[in-house]
Amino acid sequence: MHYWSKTYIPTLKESPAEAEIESHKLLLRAGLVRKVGAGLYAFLPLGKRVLEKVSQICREEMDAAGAIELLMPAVLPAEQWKAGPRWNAVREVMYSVSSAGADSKPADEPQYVLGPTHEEVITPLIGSEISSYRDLGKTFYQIQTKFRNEIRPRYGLMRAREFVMKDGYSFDENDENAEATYRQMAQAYDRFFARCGLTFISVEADTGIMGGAFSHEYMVPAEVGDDDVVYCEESGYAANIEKARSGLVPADFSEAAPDGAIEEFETPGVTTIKGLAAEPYGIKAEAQFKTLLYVGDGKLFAVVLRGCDDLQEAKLGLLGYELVRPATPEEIESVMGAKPGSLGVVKDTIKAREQLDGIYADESIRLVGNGATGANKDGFHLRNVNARRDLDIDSYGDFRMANAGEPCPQSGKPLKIVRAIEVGHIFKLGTKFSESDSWGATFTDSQKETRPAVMGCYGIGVSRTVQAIIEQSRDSQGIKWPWNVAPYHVIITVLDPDVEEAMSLARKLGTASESAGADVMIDDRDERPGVKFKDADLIGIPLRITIGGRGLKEGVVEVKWRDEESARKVAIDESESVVVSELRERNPN
RNA sequence: CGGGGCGUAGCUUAGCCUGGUAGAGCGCCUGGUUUGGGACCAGGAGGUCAAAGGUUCGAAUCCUUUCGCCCCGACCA
Repeated sequence: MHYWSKTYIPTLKESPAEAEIESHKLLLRAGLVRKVGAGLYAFLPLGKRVLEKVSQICREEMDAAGAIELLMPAVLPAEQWKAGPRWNAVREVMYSVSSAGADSKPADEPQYVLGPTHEEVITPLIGSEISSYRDLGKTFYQIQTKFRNEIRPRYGLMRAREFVMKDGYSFDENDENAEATYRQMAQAYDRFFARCGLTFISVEADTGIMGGAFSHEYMVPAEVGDDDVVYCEESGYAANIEKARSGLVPADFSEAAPDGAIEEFETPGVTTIKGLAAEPYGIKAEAQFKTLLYVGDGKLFAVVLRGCDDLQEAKLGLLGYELVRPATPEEIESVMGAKPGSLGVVKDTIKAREQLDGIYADESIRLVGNGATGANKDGFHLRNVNARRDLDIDSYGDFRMANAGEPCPQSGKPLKIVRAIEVGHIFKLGTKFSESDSWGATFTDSQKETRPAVMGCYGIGVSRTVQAIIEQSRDSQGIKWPWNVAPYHVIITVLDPDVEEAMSLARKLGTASESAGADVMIDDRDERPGVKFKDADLIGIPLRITIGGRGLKEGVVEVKWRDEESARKVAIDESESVVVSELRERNPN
């Protein structure tokens, strides 16, 4: 049982100007956190309690799924990361420590880095411990502060530079076991987010710099999210827009036959899809081939799409390049022979075809049939270009951005798109990390052969989850904490804390509530009733019990759940049993 | 890193355009009256106007630079 006067909950009437979105405002107003710097937050007592509740649920679900908790350092030798498979990609987001102590000299290269995630640490750590297939089938996890130099911290805890993460890593003997572990973790994630009181969906996701075979993200639908999720209610298909497919090209689609010979025509000053769609040309975007040039690991390559489609850059990850960026106009001109705006991949029109590492096309260009594209000559385009006959395509794939309304790849029904916050991500990694010669995780199997462990990794943004809960569970008065993550379950608002009769009743009801598994706060501050009511609503405690002089005279206390409109009067002699039974009813545990 | 915006008391901000020595509300302190949805009255403390440089008789205000923060884009749990 805690007393408001003895803890520290600095609530604010007005929102600090720095907060833009509701959950961020409420974090500050309810006295949960305070900003120390951009993307750096202090958890005040109330916020710390919520963070601990969420962490504890996470811990329970991980343990229940058979994962084993450990704790690794956050300060890590840079050498270990340099030896890993993604140093170049990952160092961008890592804080580094180049020296320590007054006498040390700054080094050119960092000596230490602050851990943004721990594949590079746990793989050699566990790798040196395990040697037999009998040791395998192990999943480890930790709940720890992570550091990422986010280019743009945002929205409080939503994207912070220092944040609390649960990161888990599994090591299995083979693919089959690894996938079983993956499914088990997915179930644990489902239970975790459900226990946090969140409405969420798990979606197919891009693996990003993590690499690996496949992955799923856990998404909380919210306007303020950073991701778009494509989904179909009919089939249950759901994917991050970075990964989402659409059933635009039917399986039995047959391409149009050539419609005549290619014709070159003059298009002075026309360098956009829109320009070619306008008069006097009038070629619809759907009937144009769009050619985009990128550089992957120093090598130029082309991607061809329909004029009406947008490239989904994340999908270029499938091509296997480590670092991808758009090509510069100079690079483009030197290889294609024309500036952007007049590009195409019609055979024999590319100035230096041999310098293109590849020409990739989205499947959907088959829908175009005969279309128009750039002639690789500034100011000229080509028409009657037949995709199959004329384009110099190395391979087809899925590169376009899916749009709402397009057919679901599974059910054919229109796809929907919703904004969401990513709160968790699980990866089937495969052997990307474990197979490393220098520090991998290998074992001897029952056939006496040495093989790399098949890994998976599993992240939950614990502090981000706290804010996602607020974003999803609030009203105009403040936060409405779901039971399991509420910093306190019951707040006993004593209007006259000087009256001993009131305080002793509060203590009695508090003790009774605790017996029903509730965490109890007694608001014993010397404040006016309005202040206490507003604060109770703001900090979002599920149940408020009001003890006031008026009620004491009548022989009643008031019981009000945060999600109910009004309070109910309960006779004092019945109050204990009523409160206990209502708490037992609400308490899901 | 590119684009936009903002830094005035613990918080929200007025003043800046058109230079003349900083004002309010909330919060805080004292006293009084109050006491069931962010009370009222009286008094009080609190600001090197982000920092540095410049223009000027005079700069919160104009100019330059730096720093910090917020928002939009690329990245992530």
